[in-house]
This record gives sequence, C-alpha cells and structure tokens, in this order.
Amino acid sequence: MISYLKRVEIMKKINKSRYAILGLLLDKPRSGYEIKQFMLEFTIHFWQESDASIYPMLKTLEVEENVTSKSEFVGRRERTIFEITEAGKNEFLQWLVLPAEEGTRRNEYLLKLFFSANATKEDVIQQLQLRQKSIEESEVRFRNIAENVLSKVSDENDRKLFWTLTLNNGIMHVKAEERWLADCLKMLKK
Amino acid sequence: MISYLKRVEIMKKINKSRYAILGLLLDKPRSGYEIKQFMLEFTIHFWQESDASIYPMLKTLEVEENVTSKSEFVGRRERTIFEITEAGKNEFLQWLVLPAEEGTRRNEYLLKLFFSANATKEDVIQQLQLRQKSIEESEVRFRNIAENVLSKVSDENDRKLFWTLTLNNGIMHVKAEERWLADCLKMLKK
DNA sequence: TAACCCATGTAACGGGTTACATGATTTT
DNA sequence: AAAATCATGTAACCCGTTACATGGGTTA
Repeated sequence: MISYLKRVEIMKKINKSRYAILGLLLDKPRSGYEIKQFMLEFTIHFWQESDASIYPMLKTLEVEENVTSKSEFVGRRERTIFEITEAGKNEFLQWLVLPAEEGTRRNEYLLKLFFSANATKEDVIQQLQLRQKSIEESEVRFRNIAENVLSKVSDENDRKLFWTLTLNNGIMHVKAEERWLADCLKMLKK
Repeated sequence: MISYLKRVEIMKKINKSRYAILGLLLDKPRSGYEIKQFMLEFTIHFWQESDASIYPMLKTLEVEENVTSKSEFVGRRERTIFEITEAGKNEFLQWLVLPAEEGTRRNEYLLKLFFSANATKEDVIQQLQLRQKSIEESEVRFRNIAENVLSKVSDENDRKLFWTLTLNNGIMHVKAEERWLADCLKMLKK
C-alpha cells in the first residue's frame, strides 16, 4: 500500500498505465477486457495498453487498495469487475492536475525521410505514398468514431465534450500530415 | 558479428538506434558526442538518443564490423571518431527502403484531457495554456533551425532538401496543434 | 581558480511488448 | 463441428532512461 508514494519520491519516472486504467474505472466499473476494448475504440490514437500491462496493473492496484474486484456473470460467462476506491480516486485526481510530461518523440518514418538523400527518388516516393495510405486509414477510423461511436455516448458532465476534443486533435493532425505529404510530393517531382 | 541477422529472425522488434547512428555516420565520420549534439540540433522533434544508448551502440556496431573507430585530436582533446564500413552501409540501406513501422502513440496530455470531466474548468484551462506555452517554444525552436542552422548546410545531393522536409513536418504539426488549442479554449469558454 | 563544457562510459531499474498458454462460450 | 471471440494471465526479453562516475580542457 505504502510503497507507491515512496516510489514517486525516489524514481521520478513512474508508470502511467495506472492512471489510464484508474480514469476508466472512475467513469464506471469495468473488467480488464472491457478496458482493453474501450481503449481500442476511443483512445487508440493517443493511448494504448497491451494485455500484459492491464491485467498485472489491475492486480497491483488492488493490492494498493486503489481498486476492489468482484466476480460477475454476463450470461454464463464469468469476469472480474474492478471498481475504483476513494483512495484510487484521490490518486487519480492528484495526477490529473499535474502538468503533463512530454514523452519521447520517435518517428521512424521521419527518420527515414531525413536520410533519404541515400535512397532513389522512386523509393522515397513509394515511402511517401505508403504513408499517405496509412494516414487515410487513420482518417477513416476517426470519421467512424465521430459518426458511430461518439454519437451514442451520453453527455453527462461534459464527458462527451472532452472525448470529442481529443478526437478533434487526431483529426487536425491527420489533416496537417496530409497537407505536408502533398507538399513533399510536389517538391520531389520538380 | 553473426548474431544480428539471427536476432532479426527471432525477435521481430529490433533496436532502431543503430539506424539513426549509422545514417549519421554515412553522412560523415563522427564521434559519439558529435552524434548526440547533432541530434539535439536537427532531429530533436522526431528522434532522440541518450548517451546511454549511443556509446554502447557504437561499441556494438564496431564488434559487428559495421563501423570502425580511430582516435583523433581536436586541439589537445582526444576523441574517438567512428566511420561506417561497407557492411554498415549495406545494413543501413536495407533498412532505409523498408516500410516504416509506427511507434506506440502515447500522449499524456491528451490522456488528461480525455479525463477532464473530473477536473474543474480552471484546471483544464490552465493545462491548455501550459500546452500553448510548450507549443510556442517548439515553434521558436523550429524557426531557429530554419534560420540559423539549416541555412548553413550545403545542399549536396538533396541532403538539405530532406532535412527541410522533416523540419516542415514539425512546423505543420505545431501549427495544427495551435489551431486546435485555440478551438478548445473557445469551446470551453462557452 | 572556479565554473563550465567536452567526452566517454556503466549500473540499475522500470517500461512495455511479443509470444505463449489456457479454456470456456458463442456463433456460423 | 469448427471458427471466432471472450477472458485472463505469465515468462522472457529487449528498450531506454536516470543517475552516477570520471577526468581533462577551456573560459571568465
């Protein structure tokens, strides 16, 4: 229980998976599997966790008494539902108002482009087109979230507003990338 | 020497620091320290390496015979200069034409915003303004690269062109982020 | 002569993913 | 009856950073 605050003092760099998970549990009780699914639908463009992070972290949070668990049946299927405690809520809220830290920026695509004086023009153009395709896919995914997913979310206490804002962020950056790609292709074909 | 290709088969996810370093050495021979400095100036917005990656990786690359090293004096100061070998060049070029992999997207700032229904309006606005400040700093940094750094680079074989394109990418995204932040503040103040 | 770069490195630690494993239930 | 999905988990492994350490050279 105690060890967490101690870790913060000593280490500086702490695991943020915990906050992503606590935040979703503050919205409502969920199973590990539901957390995974939710992230795939809503937060994929700015936050993701793998199974191998979620399940162990839920156990850790339970030991720390930040969440409690209970067994529940959906039809005949059993699953473990986790609920946030007051302690967990407090820890989450403390994190929420802290200034966000910037993560390491690593973009392999730009790294390749940076070195592309060593490639043929054809190879560079092919890479750019691959990138265009992957960006288009993101755009489709975003439109899908906007039309099919977010439209079904109820707007208690501005929750939907903030979900929309993060989605908009993704859309803006995708559009910026598209414009930039078009510019690049224009310059290369000269 | 051998082990590298074997690792690729088995593991799938391999270290990309090697390519960033090989790419810079293909440009010209450099010391570890110069590699670090160069990245801080030119690639900071899409690629970074810490000392604790660069120096050990240079040693690994030397064992693999992808680079060779020699001692050099700058004034009285000694440093180890690394030069890429034909083998190293080949490995780099093979990577260069491969499709770029997308890294994990993790943006703590957006994660907080996503959960901001649990914060006060004042806290949210403060976070947005912090973000604005950090984005402005990026913009200044980019302008500095464009005006003071890139202007001094000679344009052998399109090198400068590609360096400019990656810089433009940063600029486009910074502008997109600024517009989005302005939109957010507008929506929140309603 | 103190402060600050230059220059190179290592140990320790936590982070996070892939791959593997299991078994039940529902759908086709 | 097979395939897909639900649901949960572990082991192994690499990744990458922080913190620490060292010592010489240069500048104010």
